[in-house]
Amino acid sequence: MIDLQLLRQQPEIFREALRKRGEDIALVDEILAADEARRKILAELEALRNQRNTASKEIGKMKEDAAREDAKARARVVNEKIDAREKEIAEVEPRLRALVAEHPNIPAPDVPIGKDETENVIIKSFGKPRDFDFEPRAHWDLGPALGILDFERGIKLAGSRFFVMSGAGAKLQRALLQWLLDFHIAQGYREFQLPYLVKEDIMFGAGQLPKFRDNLYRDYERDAWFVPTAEVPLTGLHAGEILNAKNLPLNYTAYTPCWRKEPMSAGKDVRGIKRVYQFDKVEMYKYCLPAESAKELENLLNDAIATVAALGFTYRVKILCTGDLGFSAHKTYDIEVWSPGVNEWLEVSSCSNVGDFQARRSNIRFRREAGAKTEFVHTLNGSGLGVPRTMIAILENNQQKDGSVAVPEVLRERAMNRVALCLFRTASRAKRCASKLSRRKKISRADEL
RNA sequence: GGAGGGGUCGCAUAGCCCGGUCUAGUGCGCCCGCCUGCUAAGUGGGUCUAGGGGGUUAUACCUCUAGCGCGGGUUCAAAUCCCGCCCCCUCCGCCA
Repeated sequence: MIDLQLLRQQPEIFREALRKRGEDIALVDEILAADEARRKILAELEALRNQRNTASKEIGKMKEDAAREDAKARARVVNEKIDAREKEIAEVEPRLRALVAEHPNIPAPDVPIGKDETENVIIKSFGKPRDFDFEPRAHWDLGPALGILDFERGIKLAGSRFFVMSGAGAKLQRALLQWLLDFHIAQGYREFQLPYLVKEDIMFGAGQLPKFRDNLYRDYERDAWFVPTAEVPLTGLHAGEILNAKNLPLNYTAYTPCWRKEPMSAGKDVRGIKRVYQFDKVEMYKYCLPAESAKELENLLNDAIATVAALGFTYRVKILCTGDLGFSAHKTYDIEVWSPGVNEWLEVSSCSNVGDFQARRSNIRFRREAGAKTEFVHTLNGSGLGVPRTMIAILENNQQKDGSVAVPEVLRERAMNRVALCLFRTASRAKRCASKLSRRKKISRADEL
């Protein structure tokens, strides 16, 4: 949520923000008009209420019945005026609130201007795509061949864009999740286990509602929404609270499943597990002092980069331009890893400084010292990492000529088991195992444990 | 799901039966000061949030409005009366 008082004083800041994002600046004037209307009515309403309160007190002291009845009659007339004003404000106020809630965050000054994702700027890249002496296969071929990925049954169970993982694949994914969490804990984040459903106001507070209503799964019987990312409950965690400045920054991490309807990408990325309706993700989250958020974004980004580096990926980092910047974001970096099967850069992490945008919506504040005025904290969020896309990159980058996949070094200890070891280990080991397996004609069904 | 109890300004509580004297009292904590030669006691004051208006370079400050779990209703007037809902506690029932 933007600062309405700031908009009132300096509307040009907000027109500039909308212009940079390629959105209609008319929103600013609509807000100003609604705000002015509200304040005008409010002033009249409050004057009338004051009049009534004063009259009521006098009535309370009156002894004489006739005078009392007369005063009551007069008060009733005032009440009629109050009712009329209340009706007016009941119309204007929600409209103003809705308009303000629609306004996106202001991009940071150093966010490059651009119209869409084609104008994002690569600021860093690391590694070179691996050379293959064979044609690398896509995960939608590799996975089923290894017997660890099952699209048909995912569709049978839940429809398109759902999938099933099993055996060594399931175990590898579990190893990945655990490793990511432990990695972030070692980086100084506190792990949380959170509800995967949240109330509507929590969704609003994180900036998901009302704008992304169509993206969200919902329990209509209860006021409950399925989280599209752990960022939502991690924001809601301190909603309405006043934090102690001494405890900032708070560094949190959490695994949650994420549910997204993806109506905007119908027909896009339909194959494989790049874009699915339910996926797993480990998220990092920070609450910090306003002056620290720019620095903390760099810390967050580095913490996320450390994960892709440890997994041995070829990656690059982009800063999103104003046209591609998310609704709630002040500044965002995306981390993309190269994956040779799908032959593209996969966005596995998005790290954003949200500034006070979510803190305002969720009413999360802090005091610099006892008795000081409350101020809004800044919040940041970053994936570390999105699991299906990381799995794609692991499978496709570590594939061997024989169809086996080497498990990344950092996951080996956790992912080890007897059969999976044959499929997922070092190249030489995989080769030996693979030949053994092919003799047993089990290469396509090596998922038993 | 059933029965009962509860939700009040950081914490603990009073106020509710019987509407106005509630500008929500008191204790603790916290802040500022005084006193006492020393982390104790005493003593005076302050101490919620949001919004509007005034005021200021900016604070401070002044003033009004709203808020006693949430939402409605009755009334000139609601913490107080009525209705609906939510949450917590105790007990019972049912079920992983």
